Amino acid sequence: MQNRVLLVEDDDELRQLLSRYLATQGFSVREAANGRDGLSLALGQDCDIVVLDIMLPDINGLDVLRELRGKTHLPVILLTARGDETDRIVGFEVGADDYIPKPCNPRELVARLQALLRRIAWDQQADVDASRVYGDLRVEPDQRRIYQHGKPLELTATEYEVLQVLLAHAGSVVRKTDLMQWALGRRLEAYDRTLDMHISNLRKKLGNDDPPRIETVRGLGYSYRVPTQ
Amino acid sequence: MQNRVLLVEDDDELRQLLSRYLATQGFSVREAANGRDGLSLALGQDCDIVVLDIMLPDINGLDVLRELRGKTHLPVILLTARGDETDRIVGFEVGADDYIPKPCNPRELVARLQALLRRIAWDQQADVDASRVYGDLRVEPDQRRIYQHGKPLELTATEYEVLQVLLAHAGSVVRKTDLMQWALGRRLEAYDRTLDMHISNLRKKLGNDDPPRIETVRGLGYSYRVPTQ
DNA sequence: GGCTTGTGTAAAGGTTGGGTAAAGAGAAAA
DNA sequence: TTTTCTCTTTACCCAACCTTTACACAAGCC
Repeated sequence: MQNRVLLVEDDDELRQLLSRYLATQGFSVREAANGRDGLSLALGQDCDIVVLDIMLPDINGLDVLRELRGKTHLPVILLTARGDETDRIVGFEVGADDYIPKPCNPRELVARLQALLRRIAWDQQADVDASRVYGDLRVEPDQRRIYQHGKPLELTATEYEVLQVLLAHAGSVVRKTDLMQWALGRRLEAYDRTLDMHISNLRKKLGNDDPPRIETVRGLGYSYRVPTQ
Repeated sequence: MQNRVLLVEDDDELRQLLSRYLATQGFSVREAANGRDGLSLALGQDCDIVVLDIMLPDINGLDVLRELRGKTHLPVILLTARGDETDRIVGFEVGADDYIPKPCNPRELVARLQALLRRIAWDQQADVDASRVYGDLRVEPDQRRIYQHGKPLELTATEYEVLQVLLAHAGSVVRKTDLMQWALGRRLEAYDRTLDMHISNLRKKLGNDDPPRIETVRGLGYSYRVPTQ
């Protein structure tokens, strides 16, 4: 399936150059030489992505984009003469997805077009099952839950974070300083027993097996024992 | 409550600089100073987006990305010292969403982060058009009504939006920031209790079941309970 | 054995996040 | 204009839960 690009650019030479190159890269290209045409083509619903020059003879590219964003979330890549920074920031604020300074390398344009189209395809793909399984535990990040034998564990936010970090490193030791940083988001200070408490509570909720699932490595940290398989 | 950025960068000074700036811009930041930590944090920790330096002491950033792409479509922005063109193209081919050459302007980084997150939000909202059924609830987007047992609920415009977003993500946790953005169309500011009020009113109108249909996930957001299966 | 250091955990303390009533503010309708 | 409807803000309260404290034990070292 060919992706349809709308190219809005007033410089005939550049437009044709890009158009031809895009065609060789498997895109089907529509062209507009000014803002008005560009806008109506973009709203005409038969393109997948827009490459939009900012400097246009009639309507400013940013205004075209503003108009467009009132009606659609069509992906838009802005093109502009080597830009001053604030220009860029404004472009993004108005709703651009990407921004390439001219003179642009056609290969880079294509790479960015494809990256953006790929992102959209990924996003619209039905929820890729992101769940991860460790023995009898299953982590469901979307639900922010961890299931044991199919039943949800009643974990607090912090407990979830801690267990989830341990599981992500299942089988290897996670140092206390790292666990603190990654799960609690702060540094481990002397005499801080917070982490120990969370571990203790987690062990309780996981059922106090012997040997314990969460193994203590004295002087270092903790390690989730991978269930024998 | 904010968007969570994972910053993988070995240069301590730069990392801290960016980290601090991102924090001021309303992101919650996780850091990693090498590829291995970055990878396990990206896979384990749930973060929303990754900023990944290519030059890292242990694993090359591109290899980190490759590894990541084998498992997830987590959005990734590459950072790199050289603006070498082929480098860029390779970065995109491996699956990067964006690419910023160092030294990068923090404001541009933020603009690109936000553009990418916004794109994802748009895409995921995209399939919210057809009429849908969730247990005894039926959403009719064209009428902007939601029916319970065939009878229309008397919802205000905002309540409709909120419930509709929750239903579109039924079963998963919708963070308050996202719910605010998607349903109310603005950012969640500190001490803003508007959303809580709408939730409270919705619960009343849906009938205060036990367990509640709209579940609170403390510190995060809300989740519409999927009809038991 | 003593001594030191690290860990387990119960219980108390304190902070924060969320529920919701009620008042306020805006906008639309009458 | 007044009325009405809806959204937002304020205020108070409670429950969740993170952190601290305190004490006990276990491991390693001499």
